[in-house]
Amino acid sequence: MDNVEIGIGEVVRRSGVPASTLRYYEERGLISCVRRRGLARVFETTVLEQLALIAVCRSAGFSLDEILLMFAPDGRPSPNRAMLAAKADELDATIRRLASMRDDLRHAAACPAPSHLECPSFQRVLNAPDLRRDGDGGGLVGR
Amino acid sequence: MDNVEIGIGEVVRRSGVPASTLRYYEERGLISCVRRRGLARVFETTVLEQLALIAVCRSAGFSLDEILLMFAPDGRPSPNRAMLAAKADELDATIRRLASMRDDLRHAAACPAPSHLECPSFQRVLNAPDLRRDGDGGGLVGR
DNA sequence: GTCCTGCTTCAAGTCGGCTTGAGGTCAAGT
DNA sequence: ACTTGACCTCAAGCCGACTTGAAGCAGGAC
Repeated sequence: MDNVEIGIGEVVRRSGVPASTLRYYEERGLISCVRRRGLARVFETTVLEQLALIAVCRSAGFSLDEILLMFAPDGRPSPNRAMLAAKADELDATIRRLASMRDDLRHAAACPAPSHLECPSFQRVLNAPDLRRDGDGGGLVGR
Repeated sequence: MDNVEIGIGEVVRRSGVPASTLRYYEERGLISCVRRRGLARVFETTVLEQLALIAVCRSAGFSLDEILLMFAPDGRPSPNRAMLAAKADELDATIRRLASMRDDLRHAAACPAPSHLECPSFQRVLNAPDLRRDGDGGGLVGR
């Protein structure tokens, strides 16, 4: 296998993830190095895929803790298929909310009403109970 | 008009937004009270719609600053139709990313591969350049 | 032998969006 | 007169995800 060992500098170069972040991820248990050469971390190239996975999940709004739960330590077997499915459902709900938001924004951009608040379509949105109540339940996404 | 004046307690009761948040929003220029009765803020009921608008936008991932820019102070006329359209496009891109993420999650939940990292479909995601590069450009959403 | 480079640790700082707490004001009720 | 309750201000704290900075080690080039 071409599963070479690489130093942190190489990981940074090939993943674009800063060393400080790599150390932080390691501390959080998201990645780990095979061993140390002196003090210096030595990684396997598989860490690059793990990092890509983390990046994808982050960009979909999952927290580091959630990622940790979804994909067992170092992206492995995972007893979490149910959880993945649940997360997919969550995403689905989010997507629907965002889609309606997008439509409303487009409408607002085109609508000639003097104030967005007076536009009938916005009134509709604002009165939609599923957005007014939760405060967070929607479980959105974060940077 | 039934545009009654109400106290902060009433706003809290009817919007569900805590007083501390209302004061914070006022400080940030997102809402404002018509006047003071002594020290106490007096709001118009329209603030309730403004708050609903803010809630919707927040739940779609916009920051308070963005909301401020999109809907001029107190949700008014706004010279920002172009910006609203731009935001809609942003949302559209986000939605597409989330949708593909959702599909991948569903696949991962069903896929029998021992490690998600070994699953061919995940390999595909991880190698998709548009997710690996940006680090943030996607401009996702936040709680 | 000492300088540079690349790595290390650990503590503290940053940012957004609030919340919390101490201490103060003010009108109404008893 | 005094307490209660609703409101106020201002400063500080919190969380997640990092970044930054100071201070140190390890190995090679000169």
